[in-house]
Amino acid sequence: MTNREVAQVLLKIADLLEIKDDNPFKIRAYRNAANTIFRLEENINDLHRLDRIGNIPGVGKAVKAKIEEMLETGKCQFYQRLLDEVPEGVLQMLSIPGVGHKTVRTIYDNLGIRSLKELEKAAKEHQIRELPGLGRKTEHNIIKGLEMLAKSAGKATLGLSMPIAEELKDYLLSLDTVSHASIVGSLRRGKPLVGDIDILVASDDFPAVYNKISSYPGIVSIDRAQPDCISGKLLYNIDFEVIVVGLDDYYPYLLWTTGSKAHRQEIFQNVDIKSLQGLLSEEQVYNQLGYPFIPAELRENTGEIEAAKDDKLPILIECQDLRGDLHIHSSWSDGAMKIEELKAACLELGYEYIAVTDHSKSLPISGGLNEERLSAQAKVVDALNSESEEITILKGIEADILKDGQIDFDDEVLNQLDIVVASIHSNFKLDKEKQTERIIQAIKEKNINIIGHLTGRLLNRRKGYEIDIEPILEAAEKNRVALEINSHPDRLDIDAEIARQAKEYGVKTAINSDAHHKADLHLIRYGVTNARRGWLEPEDVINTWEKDRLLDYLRKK
DNA sequence: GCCGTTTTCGGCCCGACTGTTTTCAGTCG
Repeated sequence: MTNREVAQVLLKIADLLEIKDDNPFKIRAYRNAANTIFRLEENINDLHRLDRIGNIPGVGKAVKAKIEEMLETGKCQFYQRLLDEVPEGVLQMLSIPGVGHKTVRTIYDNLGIRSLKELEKAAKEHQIRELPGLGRKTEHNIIKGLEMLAKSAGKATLGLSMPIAEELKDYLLSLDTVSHASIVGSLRRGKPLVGDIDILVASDDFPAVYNKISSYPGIVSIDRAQPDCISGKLLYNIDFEVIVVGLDDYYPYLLWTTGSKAHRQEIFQNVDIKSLQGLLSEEQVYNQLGYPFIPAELRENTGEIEAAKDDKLPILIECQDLRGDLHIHSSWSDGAMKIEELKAACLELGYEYIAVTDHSKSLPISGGLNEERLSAQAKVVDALNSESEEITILKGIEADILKDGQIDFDDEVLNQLDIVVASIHSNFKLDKEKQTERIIQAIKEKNINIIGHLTGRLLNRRKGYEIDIEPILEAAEKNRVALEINSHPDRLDIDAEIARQAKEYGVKTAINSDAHHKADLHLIRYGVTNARRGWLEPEDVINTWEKDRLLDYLRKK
């Protein structure tokens, strides 16, 4: 089992214990262990071989025994026993927004419902509103939540599917008879949610490719095998398709399979793909078709073909353009690492500056900073900055935007900081007008530099709050406030569409990791992908700028 | 269930909002 799989089982154990109303601290212990393992740099199987599972922070005797059992047998009896008591379908009910373990318990105990399908039926038959403590609103909320889940059913985030796809691609490339391999489809275009993993390989030896895939440890099943295509399921129930072509066909098919369908139809109009055989790069294929190379992230037929014809394609931002990360949490709030550890990790990434932006006092659960702790933290940052000049740590905060658009710190406090990210963490359900007004109010605040995760969406879990984007962009432009592209794969907020709109309005963006652990810093690659899908160039993104220019921008108002 | 110790038990992340109630339980960040 992989680190991720072990972590997943521990998380499910925590959920099951919660539904059983077990000791909350025990539940948290399982979640803590899961999070640590999820972010572990070492392979957990290697640790097991060295008998070092017990050294993992948060893993004591009980969890250690369960992990070892999983690694040795692939199973966990404790988990299986819990599943006998609370079926998987009941566990899935927890993913409905607003439905927690108590509600799940009430539904399961009173109606004996064991699956989402049965739940939908019961809700539509108005059985939910009759249950103790539940009512019409909860019933409505369940129906809406189930609709949302159905929509994203079977779709995996970029952050989950990309590493799995990269591993499979590299595995295939290790075969002598495979000369080229590439991730294709919506994953290569960088869509935040993908239905499957598609990989194109060049090989004349289909049986060898088939054998190689069937012995891949990450394969759950192979459902179909034709002379040019093998498909089935990978870990986490993700569908995969490996498309096999001869070397001569590789580059035309790279274009064809990367899509999107609309882009492909436009590009390949009246062209027989066989006439493109033998070309040696994707660029050559595009050129042959009369276009310059079009980056994969743009291939959605949303203007890129016209832009290509007019030679007006953007020079898209790349990871190496980033000079820093402007939204990072440390152990001063809910981050896992000390500022000096984060500094060291960011130095390794080659950053010139970073901003420590811990939560503020309105978020007490995260250990949010009050005025005193903020000023104590500033002293620590000053000391670290005076130690070396290789990297500059900016003093910042992720302040809360209160219900009325006010910020939860006074101007004199915010004035002391180099950078202020302002985010919403409460009152998600304000109506569109009030929510929009609230954000605009925050944008107008003197010391605000960046609005964090503007829409609050959580992919596969929660829609963003209701906002009217145009007046927000107008206000941001007028007040020199940047919008964050939050790189966490569950967020990717703002999305590519808004990013592109922001650019049209002259609004700058900041691509941030929102890291809570040094292992999260690399998630910024997904933010860059998202920015590329939004047609952004380095100039549009303030953390590609040189330090002095950035500081000047942040000082402003 | 984990951790740490003035070592084997006591502490561990809290407060606001929502929907159900009619004073509070449940959910969320």
